[in-house]
Amino acid sequence: MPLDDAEDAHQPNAAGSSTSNPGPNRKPTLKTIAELTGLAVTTVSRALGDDPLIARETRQRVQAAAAKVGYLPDRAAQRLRTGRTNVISLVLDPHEEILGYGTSMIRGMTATLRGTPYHLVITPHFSDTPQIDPVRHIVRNRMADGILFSRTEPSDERVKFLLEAGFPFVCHGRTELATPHPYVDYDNYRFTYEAAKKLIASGCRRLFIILPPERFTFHHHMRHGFMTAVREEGVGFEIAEGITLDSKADTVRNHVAARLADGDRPDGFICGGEVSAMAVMSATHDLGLEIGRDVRLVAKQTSGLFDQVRPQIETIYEDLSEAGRLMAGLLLKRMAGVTPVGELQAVLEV
Amino acid sequence: MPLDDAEDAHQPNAAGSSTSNPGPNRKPTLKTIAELTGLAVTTVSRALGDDPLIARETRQRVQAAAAKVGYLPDRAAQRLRTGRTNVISLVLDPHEEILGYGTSMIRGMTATLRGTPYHLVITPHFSDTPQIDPVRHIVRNRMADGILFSRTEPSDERVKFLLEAGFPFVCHGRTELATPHPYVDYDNYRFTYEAAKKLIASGCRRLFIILPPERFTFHHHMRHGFMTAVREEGVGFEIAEGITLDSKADTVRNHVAARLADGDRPDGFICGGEVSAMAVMSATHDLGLEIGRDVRLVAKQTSGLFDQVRPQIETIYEDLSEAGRLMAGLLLKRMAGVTPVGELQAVLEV
DNA sequence: TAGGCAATTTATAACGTTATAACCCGAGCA
DNA sequence: TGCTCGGGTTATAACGTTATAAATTGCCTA
Repeated sequence: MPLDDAEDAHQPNAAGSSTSNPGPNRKPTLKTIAELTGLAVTTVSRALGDDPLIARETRQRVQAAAAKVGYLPDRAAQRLRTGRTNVISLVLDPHEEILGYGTSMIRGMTATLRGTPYHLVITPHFSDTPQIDPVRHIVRNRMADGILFSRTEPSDERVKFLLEAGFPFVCHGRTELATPHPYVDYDNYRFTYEAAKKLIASGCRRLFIILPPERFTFHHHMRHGFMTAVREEGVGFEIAEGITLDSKADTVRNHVAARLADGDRPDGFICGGEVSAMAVMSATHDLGLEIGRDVRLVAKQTSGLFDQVRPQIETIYEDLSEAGRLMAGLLLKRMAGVTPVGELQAVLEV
Repeated sequence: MPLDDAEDAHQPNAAGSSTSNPGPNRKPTLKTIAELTGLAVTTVSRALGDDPLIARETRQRVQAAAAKVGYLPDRAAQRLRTGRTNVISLVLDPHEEILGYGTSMIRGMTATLRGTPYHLVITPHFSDTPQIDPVRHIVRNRMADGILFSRTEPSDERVKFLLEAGFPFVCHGRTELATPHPYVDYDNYRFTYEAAKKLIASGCRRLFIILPPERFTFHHHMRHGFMTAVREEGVGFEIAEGITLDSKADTVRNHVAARLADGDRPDGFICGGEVSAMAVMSATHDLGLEIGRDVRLVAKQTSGLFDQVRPQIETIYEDLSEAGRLMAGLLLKRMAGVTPVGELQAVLEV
């Protein structure tokens, strides 16, 4: 596709011939180029598509003319005619917007989509409606050619629906469905496993982990990695109940503070999110305890935040921007017709 | 506009009459409803638009039929015919994506746009191309009906261009242009003024401020508020040179550390961003100094971050989500035809 | 020289919508 | 009776693109 980003072409002030066009210069269409080159609209269309049926010389002539008048195809017309929308919908959950989670991903996605004809459209999912509603809406009304979303669940309704509809999508996180599907995930099992090992290696004997809400698949991955490590090492452990990575920071702080004030308090914390990690730190601080001496903490890092937080804690990095790039990349592949699911899955290593 | 969000209408399995339609049920169009009601396509179109020229009884009948088959207008066709895109473009600078700046705004915008026919499309602006390119592209090719952007400059090219083109937009931040234009801004003058006063009131005698890059209007607002306060109080001050709110956190930390190690070190810091505030805190900590005793810090808060950061610092809140809501709201007004610029401007109080 | 074939180009129709102008029909009036 | 009037409805065309089928041309073969 030779023409998708317009160079800053000058609009020639009197491009058309002596036709009495009212406006000084209208938006150039195929017709404009057809008149300019003396060809038929159809020919111009094909020439711009580099159709080998059109003589090479003609193609070049047409493409030159198009560039000269700064022609860009009308997306609405293309969409109406072909049924393709050139839109990719990112269905965003409000929770994902905290502290740049969604943002890093968006940056990655837009980077990949650059230079393609695709636009990224944010489709918010409001918490007072079922999770699947926006997805249904997009598919039913052909609002997009592909869908991206995250916070995947083991038996995700969206995945089931999209698979059945044969609609291209890539989600962040896996399911436990029998049918394989495209996804990008992070090795959250490994994350908690390594985090626990680190804490134990530095002397912790009672680990405390804050997990994502149970309905998400990565809750189970994280739990599993954690449990494997603590069982291997035979140390005490505790899984936070009543709070999750989605809980409000104040709630987490209060909960953690209560545990820290207790007799058999944990001495090692694992947080899969920056917000809750900050809450653990503030709770610790407020009780006069010290991170690194009284308790240790390993957090998942998804931004540069913890480089500046003091005292410094141990972190394990998840590159969400890379995840976004990958998700968009796989979706492009899928939309281009690649169907072997094996080529459409990726797990980012810890 | 009665129909924009489809309720989850069942697709009646054999809605059409005995016409031999190949697929079991196709996407319903005006034609579908026309056949169903025995009216002409034109009539259906008008009836759905609640055109008073159509008999009230007919309108109701048509709307009922539309709801029954789950009709939603084809956006591409509407767009092609009317020239309206039903799209609002948010032109995002990569810098704005740090720590949720853009994200909070997006949340506000999508909240306002909910229930309207408008979609929010993220148009990234890549730093290797002129700032105005995506804006030109959107206007020239009618990619959207309105534009939102931020990081406004005193003599902003985008504003000038959009004003001249008569294209609806709302920006975050003001210009110093003679022609008034729609904007939403935060009272950054007041922010730095109050921040400085607070620091001085708590005993600071040498203030240090980190400003946004000089090319942005709010650099000047912040500088002015700061200068006014320090002059009124006659205290020492220092304006960071070589670093800005956009500098990388490590750079800021090193710079601040160097100043703190100096003999006449500042004892009060003002940061208009969360990243730089964190950097000031880490620099302070690393030198064995203590926030609240040796130095004080007032930061702008745009998320819940500082509620968890210890030691606690003073912050002044800017509600970016509210800014996003307002920007979208004003843009809707503007696109609906409101032109008195006075009604399209807002400054959020500190 | 007619027929056929390949290489190009073109005409036509269609996607789903809406603006414009035309149509129909009964009521009211001269 | 013929006329206008106006409420209600409809036919037609157009937005810009592309898929399909058709047409044109030159050239080669029978």
